[in-house]
Amino acid sequence: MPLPAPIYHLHSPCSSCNLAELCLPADLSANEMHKLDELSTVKRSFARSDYLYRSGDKFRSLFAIHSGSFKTQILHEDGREQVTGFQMAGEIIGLDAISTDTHACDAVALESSVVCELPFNKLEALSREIPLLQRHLHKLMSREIVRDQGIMLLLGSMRAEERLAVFLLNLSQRFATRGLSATQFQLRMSRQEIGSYLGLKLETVSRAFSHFQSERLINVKVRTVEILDLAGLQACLNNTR
Amino acid sequence: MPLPAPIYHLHSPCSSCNLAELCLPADLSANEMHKLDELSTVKRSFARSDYLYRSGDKFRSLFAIHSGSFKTQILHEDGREQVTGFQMAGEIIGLDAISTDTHACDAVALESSVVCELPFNKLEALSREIPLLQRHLHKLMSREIVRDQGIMLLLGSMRAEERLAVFLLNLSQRFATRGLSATQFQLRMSRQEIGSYLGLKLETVSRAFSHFQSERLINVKVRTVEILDLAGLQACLNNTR
DNA sequence: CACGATTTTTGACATATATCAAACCGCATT
DNA sequence: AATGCGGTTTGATATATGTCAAAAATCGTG
Repeated sequence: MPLPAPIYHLHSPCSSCNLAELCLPADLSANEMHKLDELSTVKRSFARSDYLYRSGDKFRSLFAIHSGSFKTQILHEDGREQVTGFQMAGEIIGLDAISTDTHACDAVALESSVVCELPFNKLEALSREIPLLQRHLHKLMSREIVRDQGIMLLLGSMRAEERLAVFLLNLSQRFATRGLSATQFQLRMSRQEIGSYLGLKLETVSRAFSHFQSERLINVKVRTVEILDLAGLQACLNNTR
Repeated sequence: MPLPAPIYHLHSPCSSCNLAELCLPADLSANEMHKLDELSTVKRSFARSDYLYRSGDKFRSLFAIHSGSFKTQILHEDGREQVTGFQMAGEIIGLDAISTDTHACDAVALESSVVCELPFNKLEALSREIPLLQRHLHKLMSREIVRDQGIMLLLGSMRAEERLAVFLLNLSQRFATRGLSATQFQLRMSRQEIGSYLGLKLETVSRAFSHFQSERLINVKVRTVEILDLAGLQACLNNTR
């Protein structure tokens, strides 16, 4: 099994990062921002299908995704696998590992990606000094809890097409937040990975895509998606079972 | 709709609480413990089906369950509902509200219950002073993330009986942690609530209970459960679909 | 203790999604 | 340009769980 082949880059401070508004609290003073620069140490590059960390790895750092994207997945001993999330630039990954000082899932690059390593003990020390940072960290973790509970709702009570609609709308919204098109994008994950995330088999995902296309809600050609009718997709969700 | 009818009790310090080992970090110094007593203010009592908080309520405090139990649930606008968890004594509830300063779900008492209110701004201030408390709070939130991701695995890839087995084993383990029987207990929630939590209809839950009983894995009479074969229940999980 | 209301169990049947299989397509490599 | 391979689409069929309904058990209340 090939090891991830990280490429180490020079130190690059948060204060000059164009993603700071996604990663960091607003309203930091210049002084606080300066302190924060102690934190960001190195960037690491990953190729598609490299592991950022594996379940069982010792926890030392959170990671901020600087570019590219990842999936996180749990592997159950009996071979079952569940993709628990897809993460993109500006998102923080690794929060699940704090609870036991051990990573609880795998994080795998979906494409060439760069991450910033955030040593967690430094982050805790800084957040004792900078209340805004403390609050930000708490919000980050809480947001992850809310997100996961939203997926529980999806998995527990939505039908296949509703799940896919939620998935596409969520992607759309996140691309828009990053200044990208909300209606045209490339999927970085396979049908199988989408299916695992949504609790469906890949064939069901594929059929749902085809059906949305036949309804003129989207154009989809393998991994290229164009949303033709955002409101129409949203309307899928209101048709209770 | 009847409002919750809280009964206010006298201040009672964490330092003298018999649940402290569940709620609080180990290894606090006497001095730190003393500081912590600033935190716990009042206890409130709730009757069955009272709301501890509702989705949309302003967030001010986390709550430590002192006795009794609660369910948390999300209500989707279209009427769909998802139970996101069942909480019992010693567990902390309300972490999802930090992200937006607004409660993201309802918390409803499943029986007569008492909770300790933990004002969050005080908790943050204290955790800046007491690193062990800071770390504890982080672990608490991270544990919630891991728990939720476990439920995603359950909802995304397990069959009905596997889900119920996981549910029963989890309850069993939590009762045992509290010094109660791991094999005999009362369910505090209805079949409908279990079903919502597990992504199943109540009839399916009922059938799974009946099947486990016919297999001599459990005895179940409505809400009274006796686990006859813990290992057998665990074995349910290894039968991959 | 009896009553009605609610919850649970059980059965018969319906259906959404899984499973199995084959064809198709796009991409990378030669 | 041809080849091979993994990913995707589509079809036919199977099955787990949902739906609807009725009976049974339980609970709360007068």
